[in-house]
Amino acid sequence: MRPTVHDIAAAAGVSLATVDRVLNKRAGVRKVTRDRVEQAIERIGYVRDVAAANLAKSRIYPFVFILPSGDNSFMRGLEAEVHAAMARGPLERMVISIVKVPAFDAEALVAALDEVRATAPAGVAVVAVESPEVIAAVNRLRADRIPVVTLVSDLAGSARDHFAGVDNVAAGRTAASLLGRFLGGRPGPIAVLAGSMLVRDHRERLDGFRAVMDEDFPGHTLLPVIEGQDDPVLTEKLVSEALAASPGTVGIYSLGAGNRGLIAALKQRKDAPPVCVIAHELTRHTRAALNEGLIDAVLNQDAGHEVRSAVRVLKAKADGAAVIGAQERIYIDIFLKDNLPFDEG
Amino acid sequence: MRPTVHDIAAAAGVSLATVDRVLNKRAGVRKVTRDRVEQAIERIGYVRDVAAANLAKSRIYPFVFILPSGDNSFMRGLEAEVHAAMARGPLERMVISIVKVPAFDAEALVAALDEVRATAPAGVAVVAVESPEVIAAVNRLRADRIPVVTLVSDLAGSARDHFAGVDNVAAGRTAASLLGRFLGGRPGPIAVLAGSMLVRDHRERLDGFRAVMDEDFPGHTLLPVIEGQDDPVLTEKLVSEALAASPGTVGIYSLGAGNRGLIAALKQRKDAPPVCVIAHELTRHTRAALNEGLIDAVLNQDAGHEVRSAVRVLKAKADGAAVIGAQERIYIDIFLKDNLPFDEG
DNA sequence: AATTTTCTGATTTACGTACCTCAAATTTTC
DNA sequence: GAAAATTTGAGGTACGTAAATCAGAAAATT
Repeated sequence: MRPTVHDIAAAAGVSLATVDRVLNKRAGVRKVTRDRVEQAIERIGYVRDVAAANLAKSRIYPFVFILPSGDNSFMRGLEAEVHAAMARGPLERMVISIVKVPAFDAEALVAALDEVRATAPAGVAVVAVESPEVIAAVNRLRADRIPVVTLVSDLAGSARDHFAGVDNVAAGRTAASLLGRFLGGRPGPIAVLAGSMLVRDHRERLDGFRAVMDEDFPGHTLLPVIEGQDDPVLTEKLVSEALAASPGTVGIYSLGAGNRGLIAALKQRKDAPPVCVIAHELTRHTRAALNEGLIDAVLNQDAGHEVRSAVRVLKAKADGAAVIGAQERIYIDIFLKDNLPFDEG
Repeated sequence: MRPTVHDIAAAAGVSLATVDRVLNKRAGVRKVTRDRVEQAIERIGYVRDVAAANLAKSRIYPFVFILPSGDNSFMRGLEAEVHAAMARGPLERMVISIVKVPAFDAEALVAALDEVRATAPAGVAVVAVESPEVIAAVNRLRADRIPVVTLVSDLAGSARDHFAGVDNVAAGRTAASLLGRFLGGRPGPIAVLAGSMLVRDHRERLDGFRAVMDEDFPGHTLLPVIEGQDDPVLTEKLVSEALAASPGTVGIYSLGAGNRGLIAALKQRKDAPPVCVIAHELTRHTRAALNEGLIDAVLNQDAGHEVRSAVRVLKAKADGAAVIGAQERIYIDIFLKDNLPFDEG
């Protein structure tokens, strides 16, 4: 049988009350006694029964997810995953709530963070927008000992506890590598389509992409980055114009959302010479385009994994427990039409 | 506050004992009363507090992992992950043990399964070898209501509860798609290297690979499959011979283990024309080969994910709880030298 | 040495569920 | 309608930990 607090008391020759004081870092224990108890804990290999502890505390964990609003497919999927986590929450004594803020709006995000802070949650997950004010707001949360996890887009220079998202530089590098090899030496310029350079994930993808293109495939020139603001209509227009302006374009890297616009633009030029396309995020639209051959590969971050990881990490941090590093690393999924997972609605 | 058993009792107008009888499916409750209680449960939205229930039961979960012995890197990594899970086990009242059986040996596996069955564990995870006897042995476990999860290699036709592994047909298809596109029309035969056709995962990968090659890249002929038995020495010899016999070979698909032998063979022919190589399983050796450019892409199944998934599913099945489908789907990771994760020893 | 302060022990209650016993009420059977 | 069988109620103990109280012991201060 696993050792219990009683066993610690017996092993250390102290009372249960003292063990409790040590375990829960309560005051009123001399250093020598505390050491004796800690040695006993070590010696008999005690590990606190978290379930029993939480039961006794009748503790609940209020977690808040701060997500961008807007109608981008990926973010909608992310929100659905948070809702799924909400539904499972009670099983683990967690209560998850969602706060929405306009996309790419640092000021609104800061306001939301401060508002959330006032409710003293057990943890916060946030899709970050990069700005010094946001960093400061996150640091205020941390100063209140509230665990913070950045989700999808990281916040460098902040005191966030963890980033639940993919390595976006690697994603960009991978996109370049795939695109370069799929082109197999066919010369011509390459277009890059982004949402906004205000979010770190997009910038990092571009950096990674540029690095590998320059290094391994110097024959291709990169056209100026198209910023579509993750807006399908704007994107379609800009892409069509760009392709018309550079008719020899052989490849496109779409590193943000707004793929609906890209796909629409591609469909309009059916008879033109083929263009190799690498896009991000597997949605209904990119999946269809992949199957039709309009898109050659999709790099995806699994929103479900990210949300579940964020929840696990928040819980662990709130409990002061350890996180399993390897479990919380989110890999970039590469989908070709040959390894698409079955759709589940 | 969450409703408790007391609330059910009050809502249904029965005693706590009756609620308990209904909840734990004990005999001695009239149908009408049972219905009343179940309706009350539904109405007030009661969910059993699993932590408290397990505490009360002081239940522990003895799980057994049956793994192949031998010195194949992937299986060693898998075993290490099981050990990691063992170490974390006590936190969730799980006791995990490992049973090793010779690789590719159906008879030994059946013996092991029956021996394990005699110990009445709360769940069994097994790397399956396909044979009717193994299926029967697994079904005996299931007949004893012991949850069974197949790990890495599935067992079609058996009553196993779940398969914790990747879609190997998709893996083979993906390999073909990548290889075909990386070759970019360069003609020539393609060699396939397998471990043994006795395990389902290898056969499925080959099937998927063949299908896409035939369909999308009919220009390439497939050389006869080399069966290296996951043995580095044998593999090196066979691969060298095959390459010497077909000097025009442009691609190699290594769908099993034994990559050390393959890499050794590739190194020996440094000056020969380049061969595009797709291999399976990211190990120290394949990682190095990827970085050196000897291998072009590695398809990987994350052993850590598989083990953790198997554990979660076994626990859920033992508890009679639901599993989160999307969480338990194991994706194939595609690694190029550009998206290699940091090594952690 | 007396007093104050700090530390420690003993004991109790609570968390939500499981499981047991025994008696009482109800239903079924003849 | 009585006896038998079944169903229900009431109450308790247990699981391992948290948190509290209060008394007593030890240490520090005067």
